[in-house]
Amino acid sequence: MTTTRRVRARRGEGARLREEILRAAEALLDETGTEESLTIRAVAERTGVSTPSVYLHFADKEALVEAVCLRVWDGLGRIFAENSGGDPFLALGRCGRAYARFALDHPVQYRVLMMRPSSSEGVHPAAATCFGHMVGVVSACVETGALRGDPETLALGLWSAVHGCASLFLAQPSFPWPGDREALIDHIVRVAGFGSALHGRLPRRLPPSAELAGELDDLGVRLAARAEPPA
Amino acid sequence: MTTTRRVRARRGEGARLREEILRAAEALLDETGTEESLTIRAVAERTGVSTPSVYLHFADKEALVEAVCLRVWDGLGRIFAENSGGDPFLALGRCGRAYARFALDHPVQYRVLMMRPSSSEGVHPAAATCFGHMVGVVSACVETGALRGDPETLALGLWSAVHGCASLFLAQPSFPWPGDREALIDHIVRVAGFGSALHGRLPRRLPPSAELAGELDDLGVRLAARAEPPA
DNA sequence: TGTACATCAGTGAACGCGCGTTCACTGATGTAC
DNA sequence: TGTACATCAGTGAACGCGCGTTCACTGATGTAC
Repeated sequence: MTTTRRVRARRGEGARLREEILRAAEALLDETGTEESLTIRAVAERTGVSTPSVYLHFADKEALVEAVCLRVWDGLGRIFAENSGGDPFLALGRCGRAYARFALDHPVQYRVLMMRPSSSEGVHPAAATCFGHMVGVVSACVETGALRGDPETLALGLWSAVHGCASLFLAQPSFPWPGDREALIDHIVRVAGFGSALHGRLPRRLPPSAELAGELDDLGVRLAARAEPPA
Repeated sequence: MTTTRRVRARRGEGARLREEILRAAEALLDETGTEESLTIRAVAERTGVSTPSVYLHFADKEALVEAVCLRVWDGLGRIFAENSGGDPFLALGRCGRAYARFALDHPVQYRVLMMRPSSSEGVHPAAATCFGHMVGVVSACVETGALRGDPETLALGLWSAVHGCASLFLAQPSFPWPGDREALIDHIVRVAGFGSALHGRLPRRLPPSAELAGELDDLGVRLAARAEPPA
């Protein structure tokens, strides 16, 4: 614990403490691995400041938690910004993998963000922005013809898959997961991507599953023959 | 609040109280809609019994919560048992939809089960049984050729999709969800199912997305021509 | 058939804890004159 | 250049709360003799 004694901020620089408090909150979550450790008292101590000082910058505990969440939404938004570009369908896959990795790299933050009981007062603008990014990436796929259908619905499906994967990992750490996490993430992203691509093209009524299976087999063979050579 | 005064159990029937406590716990969750209301005190009051009486049947709070979870796992297991049978690929879809519906019908229980910080001590046997059911349904699909690949991996992918969908609904109730929940669930189940079917047949390296899109279009047309007439 | 007693189901009151939050305060820093 | 003063950043101590848990107890019920 390297709680170097804080020097009091100079006049007009009081807002600096706000930043320090937020960083302390994130550090606490990372180190303890549980959101229960996110208490006003612990955050204050970790910042090297008295408990009431937290109230100089956050109206109450909820406001502090919200501020922490905001950072995580921003982080997720960055994921999409960084992985867009190039072939949209490939970009979609990159975004999905990066999203899952982000969640697993920041398990407690992601948990606070996505698995907390509803704050009940509308969607956070940062969350809306983040979902907007998802819809954007999906829309690009629809435009090139890789996907078919309503971008919002498609985006929700993809989000479900990738969020489901991440949150299962986080919620059931003692489950006997296959050794290669990345491979499982990759599997799920591919399934969701291919499923979305296929779904928009299928009629509602399907042929018997045996015939469906046969057609899919043929498709696989044709695609393998045409596959791009390794880069 | 119809707290009819309890009659004391007769000698040897003390275990009856255990059942009553568990039912009270579930009722509490259902009514308040938040897991924070699951306190020893509240459960005791709801049962019409003094607080220490709870300790006659549960070693501590964790044991009570575990017992509640056990019930939910059992409920999920029943979902799979009830929806198996018939064409495996169709059964898979039914199971997926029923799973999501179960989660949305028992939001707090599902949250306690799946979104609580790790209890850290291995997988609950009931959870393992439940996952075994999933793998069973998937295996049947692999045997008929509807799906290809490792049943456990495929099951994890499907579980991710359907759990992701349910937990997004629960975690983000204020998100502007599309009006028709059932339709979204259906979309996600179909995407996950078709994606799984397709994924096992595709080569790792793919043709450019434009060619892929073209092939998928052709497939859709062929399948539409062969589609089963409405039942 | 009566009675002493062990057992069992359940209670009332209290313990200590950590939490969010508030209050009256301190002391350094900049500013007006 | 000196000084009184307003402002700002931050503090120490305490409040009340609900929680999980424990303790010594009560009183009905069945059983041994």
